[in-house]
Amino acid sequence: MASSTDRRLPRLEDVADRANVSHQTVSRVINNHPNVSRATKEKVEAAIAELGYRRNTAARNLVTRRTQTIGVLAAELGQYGPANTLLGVQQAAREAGYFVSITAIKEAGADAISDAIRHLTDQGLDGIIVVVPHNGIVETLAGLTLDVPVVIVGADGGGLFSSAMVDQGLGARLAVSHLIDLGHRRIGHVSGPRDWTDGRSRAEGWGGRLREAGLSEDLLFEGDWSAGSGYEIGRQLAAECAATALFVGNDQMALGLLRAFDEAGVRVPEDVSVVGFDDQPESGYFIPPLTTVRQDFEELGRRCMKVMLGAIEDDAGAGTTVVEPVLVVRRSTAAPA
Amino acid sequence: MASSTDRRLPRLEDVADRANVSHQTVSRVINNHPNVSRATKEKVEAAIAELGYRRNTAARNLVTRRTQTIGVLAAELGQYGPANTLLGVQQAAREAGYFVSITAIKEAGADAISDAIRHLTDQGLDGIIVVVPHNGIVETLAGLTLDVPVVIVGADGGGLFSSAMVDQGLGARLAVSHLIDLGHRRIGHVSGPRDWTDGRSRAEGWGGRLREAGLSEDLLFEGDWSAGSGYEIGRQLAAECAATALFVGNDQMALGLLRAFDEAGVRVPEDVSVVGFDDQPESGYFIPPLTTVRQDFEELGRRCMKVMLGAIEDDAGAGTTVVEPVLVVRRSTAAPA
DNA sequence: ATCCCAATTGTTAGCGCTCACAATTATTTC
DNA sequence: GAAATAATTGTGAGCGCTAACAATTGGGAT
Repeated sequence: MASSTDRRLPRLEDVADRANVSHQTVSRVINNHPNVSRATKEKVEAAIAELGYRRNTAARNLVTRRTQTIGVLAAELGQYGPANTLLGVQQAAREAGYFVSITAIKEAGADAISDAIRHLTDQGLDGIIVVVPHNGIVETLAGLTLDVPVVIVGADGGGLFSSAMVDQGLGARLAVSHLIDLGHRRIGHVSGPRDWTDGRSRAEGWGGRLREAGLSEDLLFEGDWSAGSGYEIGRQLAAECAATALFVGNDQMALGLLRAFDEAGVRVPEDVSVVGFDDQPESGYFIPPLTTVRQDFEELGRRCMKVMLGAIEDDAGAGTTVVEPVLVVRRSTAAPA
Repeated sequence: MASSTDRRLPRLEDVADRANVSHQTVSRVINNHPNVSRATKEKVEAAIAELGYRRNTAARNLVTRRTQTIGVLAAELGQYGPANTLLGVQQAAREAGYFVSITAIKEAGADAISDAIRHLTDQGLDGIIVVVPHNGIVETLAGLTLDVPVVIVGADGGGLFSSAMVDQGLGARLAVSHLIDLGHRRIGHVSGPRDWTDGRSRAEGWGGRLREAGLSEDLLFEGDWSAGSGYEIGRQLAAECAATALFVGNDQMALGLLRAFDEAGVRVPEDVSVVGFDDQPESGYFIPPLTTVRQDFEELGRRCMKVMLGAIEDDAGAGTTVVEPVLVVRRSTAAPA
C-alpha cells in the first residue's frame, strides 16, 4: 500500500535504480521493445510493481508529440444516436489504447464549431471525430486549419475528410419498399429538417424509391425531429389524410404522430401505416409497436474509430465506412384497407 | 495562412524572439500574469497572432503537474440520464477551462471499474467524476488508491467522496403525494433494480410517504428499467390489479406499462393512474401523456462540476450538492373511479 | 543628484520521458 | 581461440514549458 507521506510519484529513474538498470532499459520494458533479455524484463517488472510505478503521460506526450487522445466534437450529445455513437468510439478507442476527450456544442454554427475545435486542439490531439449532423459541416471544417486527421460521422467527407456513416438512402428505401410491398400507393414522408444531412438523405431515399415505383412524391412534411413536431403534423394529417402510409424521419416524431392519430381516432395500422427510423429501445413498446429502420450507432462509432486509427497510422487518404441499416417490422404497418 | 512547409509549430521562444522579449515574458502574457506592461503585452500578443502560436499543453502539464482535465467514468452512457449529465459536466468544464475525458463501462463490476479508473488516471487527471448508478460504487471506489478528487453522481459519497445527486426521495414523495391528493389509497410501485441506488431510494421514498399516510406498501414490483420489463409487469397487473395507481421507477417502464394496459383494455387514467420518473422529452407524447417527475440532468452535471472545481481548488473536504426534482402533471393521472 | 522601493523583465534549472547514438556483452563463424 | 557479428544495455541531449530567483528599470522621497 502506498504511504500517503510519499514525497511524489516514482519516476523511470526510481524504477531503474531499484532494478539496477538504466532508465532507458525501463523505458524499453514499458514500451514493449524487443531486445530486452527475459531476466532484465522480469527484474524491471518486479520493480515497477513494487514501486507502483505509472508512466507520466505528459512527459511522454511532450517528447513523442503524440497524445494518444482522440477528440470528439458532438452536437446533440444528449440524443440517443450521438450518445451511442460516442459509446462505440470510446470502446474502440480504449481497445486501441487511446483516450477520448469530448466537446459538446449547443448550436452547430460556424463560430461555435470553430471555438470547439480550437478548444479540442489545444490539447494536442491525435485526431478529431466530428459528430455534427448538419449540412455544411464539411464546408465549415474545410475553412479551418486542422493539422490532424478528421473523421466525420454521418456525412460524406467530400474527398476532404474521412467519414463513417449509416446508409440513410438504403434505410429509407427499405422502409418505402416495405410499404410498397404491402400494397400502399400513397406514401407520405415526415422528414427531419432539410438542413440536417440525415433529414435530407432520408427524404431523397424516399423520393427516389417512389419514383422508381412510379408513385407520386407529393406528400412531404417537414418536422424538427421532436415528438412535438410529429404530433403537430399528425394532427394536420389526421384532418385530411391523403396518404395510406407514412415514412417518418425518426422514432420520436413517429411517437408524436401515433398520439395525434390516437386522439383523432385514426387507427394505426388499419387506417394508416407508419414506419419510423432509428429503432430506439422504446420503439417496440409504442402503441402500436413501431415498424422502423434500425441504425447501429455503437457499430458506427466503432467503425469510425477504425477509420481514424487507419488515418493516424498510415497517414493514408480519406477513408470511408458505411454501416447498413435493417428494417424491423412490428405492428404499425399493414396492407391498406 | 500557415504554410504547410513550416518545419514545426512555433514555441514560446519563437514568439519571444519575434517580440524581442524573453520567453518568460511571453509565458507571463499567455498566463495573464499581472506586472506586464501594457506595451510589452501588446507586442507579445501581436507576435502570437502573427505566428499563430498555441501553447503546448503537454509541456505545461509536465511542469505544472496538472492537466486541466477531468475524467468521467460512466456506465450506461447511451441512456438519457447519463448522456445529459455528461453534457452538463462538459459545459461547466469548458467554461472553467477544463477538458473532459471519458471512459464508459459495460458492466459495473469492481474489476471493470478498477480497470477504467486505471485507464483514466493514466492520463494524469485533475479529478474524476463517477456516473455509475449502482449500489456499492462507494465501497468499490474506497478500495482503490485515488490521488485526485472524486465526485460521485447520483449516490451519497458516505463522507468519503463528494457527490452530486437529485433528491430521489423527494421525487418519489412528490409522485405519491400527487396520487394521494387525487384520492388514491392503493398505490403500487414498479421499481427499478434494487441494486441501483436510484431504484432503491425511489422505492424507499414511495414506502415512506405511504407509511406517513397510513397506507399499505405491499404492492411492490421490481423491473429492470427497460420498457420490456414494464410491459411484462403491466401484463400481470392488468390481469389482477389491486392498485388504483402506480408510481413507476422511470418513464421507459411506464411506457411498457401503458402498452400492456392498452392491450388488456385497462384504461389510463380512468381505471388506473400512472406516474413515471425522469421526464424524457418523449414522455409528453405517450398515450396518454405521462405525468412524471422531472430530473434536470444537465443541471446535475453542472453542479457536479462545480463541486469538483471546489475540491480541486480548495482541496476542501467532501462537498455535496442536491438538485430538486419537480412533478410534471399530464394526463395519465386522475381521481380513482 | 542619491538612494530606495516597487514594477517589470531576464536567467537558470528542471519537470519525466524518449530518441539517437555509444558502449558493452553474448553469440557465432572460421 | 580470435575476429566478426548480433544482442543487449547505457549515455547524453532535449521536447516546451513554468517556478524560483536574479537583474534591471523607472519613478518618488530625501
